[in-house]
Amino acid sequence: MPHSNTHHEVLIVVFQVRHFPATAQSPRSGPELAVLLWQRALDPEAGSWSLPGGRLHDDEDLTTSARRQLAEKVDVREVAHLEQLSVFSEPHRVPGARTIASTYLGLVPITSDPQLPDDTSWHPVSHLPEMSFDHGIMVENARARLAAKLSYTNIAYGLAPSEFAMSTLREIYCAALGYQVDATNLQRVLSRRNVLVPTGTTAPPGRTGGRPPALYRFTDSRLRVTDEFAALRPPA
Amino acid sequence: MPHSNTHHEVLIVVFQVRHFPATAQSPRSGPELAVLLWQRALDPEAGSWSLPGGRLHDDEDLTTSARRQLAEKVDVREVAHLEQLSVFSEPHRVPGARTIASTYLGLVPITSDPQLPDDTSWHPVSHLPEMSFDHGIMVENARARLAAKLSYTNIAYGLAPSEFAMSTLREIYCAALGYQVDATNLQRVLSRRNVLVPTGTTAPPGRTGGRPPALYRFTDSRLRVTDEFAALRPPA
DNA sequence: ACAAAAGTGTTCGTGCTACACCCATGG
DNA sequence: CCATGGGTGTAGCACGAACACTTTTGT
Repeated sequence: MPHSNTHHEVLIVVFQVRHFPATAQSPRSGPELAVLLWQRALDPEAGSWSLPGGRLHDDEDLTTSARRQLAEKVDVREVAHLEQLSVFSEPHRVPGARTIASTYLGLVPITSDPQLPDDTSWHPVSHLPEMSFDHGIMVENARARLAAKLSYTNIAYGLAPSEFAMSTLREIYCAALGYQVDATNLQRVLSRRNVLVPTGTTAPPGRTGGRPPALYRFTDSRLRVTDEFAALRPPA
Repeated sequence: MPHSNTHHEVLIVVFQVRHFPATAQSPRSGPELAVLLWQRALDPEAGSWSLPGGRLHDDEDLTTSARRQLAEKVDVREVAHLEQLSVFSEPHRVPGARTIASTYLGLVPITSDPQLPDDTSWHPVSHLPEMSFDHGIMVENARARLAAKLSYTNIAYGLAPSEFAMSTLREIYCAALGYQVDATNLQRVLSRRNVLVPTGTTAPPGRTGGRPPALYRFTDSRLRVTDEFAALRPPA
């Protein structure tokens, strides 16, 4: 009897780079990578924080389901990138009926600030609250995937505004990678790979003066691998 | 009514580098990457070739299920590496009850030659037969993943014998990548990354003479990322 | 001695980092 | 005219590709 009553859910790790008020632990060093979570009102694990998501419907595939579930939390148009991550299938990963979870990575540009339901909020990934079930591992997996892809794809388009100064993009990379990135080299690497193009326009300088920054735009707004071969390239 | 009668299956793309007899299309240029397939005797799509796999049981996770399903086709001990690929969830991807497929990548070392059931055989990925349902896409996805990981991980341990000469490893890389790889540079790249270590022993030379090759071994027999950052490395 | 296979050394190019220096704006 | 932030130029390095040359075996 291979099958009785197994459910399938989609869980989405939605990331955005956001500014958080300075605290004792995070002494004000720019914006941070944040994940969208909602707090469980009911048992099991009432009070703990969960990833957005829910049951897969009969007439939808996983990606469609992920978009539908997100629509209940944030305006779907704000999600600039969505991709499949791994599946969690341990038979007793959650109490009750067996539920297989397919996880997704979702990215929201730094410029949008969607309305959220009362039980939902953004949390810096560096200080996650108590997480439900295996959701903490899922966030960590997603963060690792994002960091890896930042170095060999154009995935940052999902976190960046449509037009931006290099200093803004630098902040996004620093927040997502967790270490300092040099804006000069960032510009050169991404330009060489044709990930970035200058718009030809500039933004007004800040209050305190300074040269007005040139604005850039991502060449594509779909995922593209920009450095396929770390080694063992095919012969020319 | 989100749920009625959805099934979940595991499908495994098992690769091995194998020698095939020379044909008109493949004029004898060394071993090729091959995939394990079985031929459907019954409708739907009788006669077409399918990936090994089947229903997920209630008390097993996906990886356990994949190993169990493979045990019916090949001796499980022969599978040196197994990792999750993506999920195929289109509601009508197969006729009948809805079935979600989780795909896996499996690797078998070049030295093993497992007994196969009558309906099952190895096929060069360069000349796939008519494939069932969406299984052709799954093979192509798996091939792309393997090729990518060969360049930044030690995944080749799954295709190589426990000890081997560099010329053998070169053949494996050539077959899996589909282009010529230089044995000299392969040795240097993998040594620098501490993927390979010399055993200190040599193998006897071939019939026609030649210097006896030094033997090597993979440092780890579990997947390890060996070149994490294509660019944007963290500062020293 | 010669062919065949393996291993070593050297050169070259390229892509990334780091850092110094130059430019444009507000006060 | 100076502080501030942005952009450019350049030197150095690390890695990998290509290829010539040397070593070790069998016939």
